[in-house]
Amino acid sequence: MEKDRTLKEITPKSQDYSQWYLDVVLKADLADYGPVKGCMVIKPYGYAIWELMQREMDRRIKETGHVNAYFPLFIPKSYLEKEKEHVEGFSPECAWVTIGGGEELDEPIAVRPTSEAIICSMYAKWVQSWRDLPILINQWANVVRWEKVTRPFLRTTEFLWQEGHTLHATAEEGREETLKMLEVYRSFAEETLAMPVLHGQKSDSEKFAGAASTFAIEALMGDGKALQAGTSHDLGQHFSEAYGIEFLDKDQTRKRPWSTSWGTSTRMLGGMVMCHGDDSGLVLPPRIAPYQVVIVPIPPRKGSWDEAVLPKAREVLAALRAAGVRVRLDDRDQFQPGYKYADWEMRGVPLRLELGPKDIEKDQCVLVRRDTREKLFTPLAGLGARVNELLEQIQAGLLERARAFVAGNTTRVSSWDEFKQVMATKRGFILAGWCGEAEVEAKIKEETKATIRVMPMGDPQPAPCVYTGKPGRLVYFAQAY
RNA sequence: CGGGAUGUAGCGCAGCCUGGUAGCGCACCUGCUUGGGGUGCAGGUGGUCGCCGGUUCAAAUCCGGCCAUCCCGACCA
Repeated sequence: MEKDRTLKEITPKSQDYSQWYLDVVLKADLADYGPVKGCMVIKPYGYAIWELMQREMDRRIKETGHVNAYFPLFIPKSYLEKEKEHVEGFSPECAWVTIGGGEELDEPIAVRPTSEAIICSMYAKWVQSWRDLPILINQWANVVRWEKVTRPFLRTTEFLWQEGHTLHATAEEGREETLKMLEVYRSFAEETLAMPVLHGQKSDSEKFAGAASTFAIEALMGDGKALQAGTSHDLGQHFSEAYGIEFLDKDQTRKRPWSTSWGTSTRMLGGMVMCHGDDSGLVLPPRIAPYQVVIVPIPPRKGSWDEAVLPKAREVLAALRAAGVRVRLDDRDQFQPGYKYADWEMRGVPLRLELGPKDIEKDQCVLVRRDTREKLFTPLAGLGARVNELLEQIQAGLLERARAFVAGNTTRVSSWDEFKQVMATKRGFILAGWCGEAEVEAKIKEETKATIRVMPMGDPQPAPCVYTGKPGRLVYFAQAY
């Protein structure tokens, strides 16, 4: 539309949601395209956010009794082939290494699309006795999946993630672990990213290749499509059978352990961007904002900016640091204040602190909230405590706002016409009955693009199938990313 | 892989119909200016016009082929 769009202007969110998303990712300095299709460069600002997410997720994973380790990037073809469903699910999207050191390899090596195969093979050597269980290992790694359609963060050829792989003596323990990690993901999404999610079990058609059952958290994006933000799989004994993992139990019989795996990736970062961002760019929840506060000093009309304002700004910087706030002083004198406002808004910094000669006279500063754009004239005395209080309010406010959006875009429908109507207009989550047949699920997808995102936890709520009218249970539908 | 569109400076685009010195905005560089919401002015750097071939005195422009990207399908935990 507009010819003279500058680099920093962002497509309105309501006008073209996917273009808006790409604008934010590229212009807010999160990422750039690499030379290989679908391979993304995560730039320093994006990586700083990822590191904060990582730190918090890692804390939660360790708090639930897990430890970190690292397994190889390369997986021999024969290892991958041991679990039939697993290889069928992943083989088409594997990158294969067939030449090494200039010579054709005897056996192709896959670049890991996920690490069940290599990790279970190692576990087979490590486990002998019930005393070796449980094994509760997590790894932070990169994986490669050769996707046909890619989008920065949401679906990339290579991505960063954590994947947990556990072994347990009993089915109950395995199931308990699966649900425990689902809860870790749910609470991380809501408490750290301020991103509300549905959680529940996947239908068979959406299950992980080789799993007994898959659980997931699903977030709702601004265009009414759902994003799977984390999965936790109860693998049953499928993998311990396939990889020959056995242990001698207390009752002196040989048994197969039960295994689980669970993962979250850089996709969560993309989800967070879509969840909170607005027409000015990113809006970061304070807990994962690399800078929670940016100080923009205002130069005096006449005289030296160094003498009048900067020393005070440095004092404020030190005070906020001492209060545990991640803060940056933007003292670049080649940019004007207005430019800096727009710049940091685009990068989603939760609070901007303006400090000029007028403020210094009154011993105050101006705080501006990124989420509400509210201006707050704040005394410099007790600033650290006030800022921390505001950051918590912003964190809570973002979650509340996002919850209201999900609530307003979740529709309980009882007729097929209504279902189609909702999918044709506002989309979002649809709560409707389903008879449990995969064929019906496929038909619904064919006609509306909606798939079952999750079956809610707890006892199934009976409801007639929205498509066939047969007896069924309530499940959540949505069009997926 | 099927349907549609687009490839011209780092980004966004005009020029093509009607062939004749490759342009504009942003970004970038220099200088001054300005500074509480993207300052203003002046000067400047940067492009084998996606690739290959054809027509022509002459091709960004016309013709043919190829390649790439995007959208809609298909495919995809």
